[in-house]
Amino acid sequence: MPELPEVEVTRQSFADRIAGARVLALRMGKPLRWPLGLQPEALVGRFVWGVRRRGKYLLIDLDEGVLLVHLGMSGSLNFALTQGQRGPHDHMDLETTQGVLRLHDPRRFGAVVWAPSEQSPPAQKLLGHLGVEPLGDAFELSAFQAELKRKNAPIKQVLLAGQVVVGVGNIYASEALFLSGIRPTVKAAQLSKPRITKLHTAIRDVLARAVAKGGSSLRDFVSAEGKNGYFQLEASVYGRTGQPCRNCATPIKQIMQGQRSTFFCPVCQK
DNA sequence: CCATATACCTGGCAGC
DNA sequence: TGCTGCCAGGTATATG
Repeated sequence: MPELPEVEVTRQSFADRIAGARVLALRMGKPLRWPLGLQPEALVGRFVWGVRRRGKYLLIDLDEGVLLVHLGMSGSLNFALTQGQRGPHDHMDLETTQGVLRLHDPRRFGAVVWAPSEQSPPAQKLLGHLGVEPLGDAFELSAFQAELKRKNAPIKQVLLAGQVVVGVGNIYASEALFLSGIRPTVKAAQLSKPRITKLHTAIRDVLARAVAKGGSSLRDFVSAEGKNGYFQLEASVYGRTGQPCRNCATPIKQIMQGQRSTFFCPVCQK
């Protein structure tokens, strides 16, 4: 489900409401991708300072350590004053003085990991290799160009890997490449400076627009306050196999790259 | 170091 | 209706 826009929309939907709360209990369900890293009871009494985002990870800052939350493919968070009955796919309840943060994740590719700090080894193992934030000032054109020059893989796969720039997942990689007129199969190192300039702009634009639309609700994504996203309605290529390109009416093509589907317009993208 | 394949897990859907 | 196979928003890890 979640790429940068969905994770950011989720963050915005509960960060202010949980900030300043004290942890009353932490209950974990079935095993997630990685173990929590300490006994859940050890977090009782901790204060929640706030919630940040790094790539597709949420960082819940405590007065002692940080909780890294990843939504995997099918995860979503809900934050409410009271929680009803726990369902079979609810695998974390963080009960606080200001509400209950619940992780719903049918496939359990998500994770909740406690680390002593963002710089500690358990956190760095997950965050240390991540590329630059696309919506921040650090996403510089010249550095982006230099990084791409070193990659021989297809540009779509370079974007997905998250080592150059973070947050661009399978939906927004296809969308950004359509917006910049680049064929997803082109090797990153072969892209000219003008094309990289277009791509750089497209990545920022598509992610920012998606955040503004509340993300993409393809199957079941909702923010932590239960709101749907609407960006999928204006997708140019993702999930539109065989449908007419919104620009030239040519049927959209779907191919596989690295075991993931890629969508593109064979006329608009060269 | 780089590029690619694999594994993790469940649900929904197309096709028979 | 029920079965089977395939597909799905991610990413650490293994392999070449």
